[in-house]
Amino acid sequence: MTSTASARPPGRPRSGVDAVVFAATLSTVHELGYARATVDRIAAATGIAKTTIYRRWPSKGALIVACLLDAFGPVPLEGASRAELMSSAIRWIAAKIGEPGVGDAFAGVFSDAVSDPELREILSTRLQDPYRIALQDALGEPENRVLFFIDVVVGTLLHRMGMTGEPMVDADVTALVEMVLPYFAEDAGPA
Amino acid sequence: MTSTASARPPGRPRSGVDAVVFAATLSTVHELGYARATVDRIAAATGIAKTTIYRRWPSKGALIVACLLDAFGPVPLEGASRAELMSSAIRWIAAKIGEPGVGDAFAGVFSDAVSDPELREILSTRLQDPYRIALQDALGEPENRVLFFIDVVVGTLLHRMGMTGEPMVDADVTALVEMVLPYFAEDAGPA
DNA sequence: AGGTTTCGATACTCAAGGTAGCGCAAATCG
DNA sequence: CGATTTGCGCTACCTTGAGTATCGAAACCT
Repeated sequence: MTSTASARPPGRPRSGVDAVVFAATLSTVHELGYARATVDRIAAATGIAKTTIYRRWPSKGALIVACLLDAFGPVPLEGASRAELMSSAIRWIAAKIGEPGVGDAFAGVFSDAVSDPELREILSTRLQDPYRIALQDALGEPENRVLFFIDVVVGTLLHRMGMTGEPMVDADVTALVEMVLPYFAEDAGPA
Repeated sequence: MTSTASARPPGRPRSGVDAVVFAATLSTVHELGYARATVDRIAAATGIAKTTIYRRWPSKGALIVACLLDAFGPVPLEGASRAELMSSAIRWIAAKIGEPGVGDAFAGVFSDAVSDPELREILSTRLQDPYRIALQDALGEPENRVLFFIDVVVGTLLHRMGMTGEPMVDADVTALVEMVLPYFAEDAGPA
């Protein structure tokens, strides 16, 4: 049966190009930094035309967000205890942000979003919300507490990245875990 | 006596213009956001020529940093106890970042710095270092601990600002204080 | 083959950071 | 007063980078 969305629309099919673009985006950002990683350069690095990139993603910010989504994937919310769960989540995002290009791209798109409400919407909805919801479910915490948790963890990691140009070292990630966990422990919440 | 730096060099003296420019910068950033607060617009808002602004500050980023320095002023490191001291510092910076334009400008210049090593140097040296040193002296903590403290506090506040466009509300600032203080308490430091 | 859609390439618009040069204004020195 | 020195406003300009328009060629379906 021809469903409402026919199995294959007529015309030339889109070439599967996402993976190549994402890889080129991250490596270009890693080599040149966020601002110098222009869409022209990314396109040149893939051999794909710039216009094709703009056919898939409406703006550079949206491209970066898609790239980050692809790089992050789902949160691995594992851990027997609540503490292990939070600890592994913090270490996971810290490791991701430490991957080449990821931290730069994240900090860059984040800063662009400050003065771009549309991009902020994309960032909030596409990137933050899935993780926020997953955390709410896993931890049984209300939205505002999880948002605060994300502000602390991601904000800290990005601030270090932005100030030093280098991701946070392991000892400091451990410090972050040791600071955050007691505050979010079941028996030690806010007054 | 003619000291090495003569009391008044020859030629037309510079007109005192900093205060006007700083005020116009903050209000423009507040109204239009960081990216739309172009140097042209700031100049227009003051009635001062853009070239004059570039004679004082070498780049937009440097202008913003100078503006933030002026807006922040010295840290009021008061408080009888160590806890009061840290708490007041956190609430002070949170309030400053909440002032109109300040948070936007801070987050904006911060993000620009990610891909601009020169600006990062200015930001780190001119803005962060004075407060870092003052905190080291007041708290008697080593540099890396104070840097971590700054990452957590400023990073969290800026992340909230960047994600929502609004400064952190008082309840969350309180949460931040309650989370940070125990970790930095004298009798509960890291292993 | 014919229709439909996508790709690549070129060329373009627009905004913004930053610079150069000119004429004038305001101060000091003699 | 006049000469010099320095700063200001102005206009015009350069460069980069995001995003768009157009057009011919390519790939898929019937």
